Amino acid sequence: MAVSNEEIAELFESMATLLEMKGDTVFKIRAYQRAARTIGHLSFSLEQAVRDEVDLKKIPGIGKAISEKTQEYLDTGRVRAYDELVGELPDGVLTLMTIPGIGPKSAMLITQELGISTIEGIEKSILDGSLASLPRMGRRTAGNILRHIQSMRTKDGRTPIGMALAVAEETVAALRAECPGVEQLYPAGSLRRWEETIGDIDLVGVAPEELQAGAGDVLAALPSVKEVLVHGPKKTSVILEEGIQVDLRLGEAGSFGAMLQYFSGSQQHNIRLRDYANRRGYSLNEYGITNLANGEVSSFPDEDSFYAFLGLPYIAPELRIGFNELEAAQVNALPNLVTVGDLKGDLHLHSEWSDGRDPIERMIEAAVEQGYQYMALTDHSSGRGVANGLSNDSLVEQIGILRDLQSQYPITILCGTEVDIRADGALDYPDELLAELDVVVASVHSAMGQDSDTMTQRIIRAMEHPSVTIIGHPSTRLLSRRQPVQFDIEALLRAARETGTAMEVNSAPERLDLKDTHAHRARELGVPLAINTDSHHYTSLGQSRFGVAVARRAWCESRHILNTLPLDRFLAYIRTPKPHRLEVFDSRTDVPPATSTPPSPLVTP
DNA sequence: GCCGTTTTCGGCCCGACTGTTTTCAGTCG
Repeated sequence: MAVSNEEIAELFESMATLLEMKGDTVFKIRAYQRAARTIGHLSFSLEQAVRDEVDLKKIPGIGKAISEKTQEYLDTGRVRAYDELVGELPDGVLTLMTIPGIGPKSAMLITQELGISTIEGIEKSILDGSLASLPRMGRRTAGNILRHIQSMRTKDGRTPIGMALAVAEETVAALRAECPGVEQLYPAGSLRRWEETIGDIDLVGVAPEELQAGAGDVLAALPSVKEVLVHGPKKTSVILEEGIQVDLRLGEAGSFGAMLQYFSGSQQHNIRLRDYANRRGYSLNEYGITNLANGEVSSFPDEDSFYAFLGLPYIAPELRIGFNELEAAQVNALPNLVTVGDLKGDLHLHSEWSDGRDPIERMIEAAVEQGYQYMALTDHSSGRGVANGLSNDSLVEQIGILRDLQSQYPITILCGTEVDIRADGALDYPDELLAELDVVVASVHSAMGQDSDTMTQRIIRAMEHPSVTIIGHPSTRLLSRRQPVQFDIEALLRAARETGTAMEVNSAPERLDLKDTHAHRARELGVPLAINTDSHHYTSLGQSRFGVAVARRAWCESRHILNTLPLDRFLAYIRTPKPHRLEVFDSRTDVPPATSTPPSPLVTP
């Protein structure tokens, strides 16, 4: 059974928590946390890397001890040091720490003094008053813990970015309307970094000092607020009716750069940036940069000047994961990231002919409104598992209609399909019909429970088909609703490169599929990526921003994205047989290459 | 536990807020 990077990351994250409980040094704890988060962001399989005898100590933040523990876990499925830590600590401490407001100290205190190891046990101890009798605990603390337990039950885990962004935009609009003195109000945190799921919504804004507390009052009093968690002069935290936490932080205009930078994180990025600054004689906080030699504080109106003061180019929020972006920035090797404006077309659109909601004409108009040069209509095939797919005859009819419509629109209309990849890897339309089409998106919609080998071979067979342009939403996951299918991503991406098949970055915010780390690996292997919206409604074409964000998190430049090709080059690409069309993709001259290649700190397998 | 254009040993990010506190520990991000 394959061991995922996520599993190893969780192991080290738990290690860090256990060490925290034990009261070990904060630096050791931080080392495990950094290693865990780095492993979670790797674009390749750690297990595969070990099999290929890659030296894990080349990965930043992983040294001798963690490298050996990784090896031990892969060999034996256990880590002795971890088991020993678990043995030393009372049962249930890890469980108790999942409750917000309960950290390592409280968890240890509660398990040792009251013998409690479950969330139900804590609730009981709050109700009978025993929790409040502990040292440094009191009625208020107990009450807060009880509320946290209750809100944990109503809402579990993180919020998908699509929903979080909508809520953030509503909240920002409400605050702007009621606080005219507050300016530059923006989402920061994981939302600004475009992570696929959001823990809580961080908002930062600028206001004169005398208005800052008032803005917090307004947030606390919004009708959408269910509960106020924290309410101080500079910082207010609330829980909305949806169960999402919103943190508002206000500062003065002159220090906006430092504040935005600080609250955009990630925590690992900031730790590393502060370390970098310290080595050069500076200390960073949310108000500015302090010269440690003379105590002089510099403040910055924007992030550009903040990073520039440290001798660094601007680092896009999507890159701030605390991995190797700082090293790349120091040698001026950050990528020139793709933007929404670079997209020249959308290659995955549905109409009412299958399961879309709008007529073909409305979808074409929407693509024109996006400023695109081309678009592909890709309704579903007739196969089982997908509602209302087009029969062979209907598809032929649709092709005729699209060709007739062409003269009426200032955009090149490409005929396409989203054809089902059947359980055995065969496609849902006959070869002759597929050969008629300009763009074929091939997707899995059924038999999603296949084992990894079967699914991998199934998709590779589809890639080997000469008419397949793109593999659509490769993992089929739906964030917080459906797990991805099992497959060997490395094998798939290598086959994509060999066959000249593009992989989709599906922009639908509930999909984001490929995900960032897989897109990262695809880019490294030279696989063309197509950022599509998979729109089923004309209003959804603007969702390309979510897909572009995934590509940016994967360090993609415009040249790594298939549908940033201008029309003539894109047509040349699809009209060149596979896999030779890759020569068109590889030899792009429409966009300048990166100023230099981002250094890979890793020997990737 | 990790790391090095000050260092292979001695460092390691920084502040807001809360609650139980007469000066601060714990938690969070």
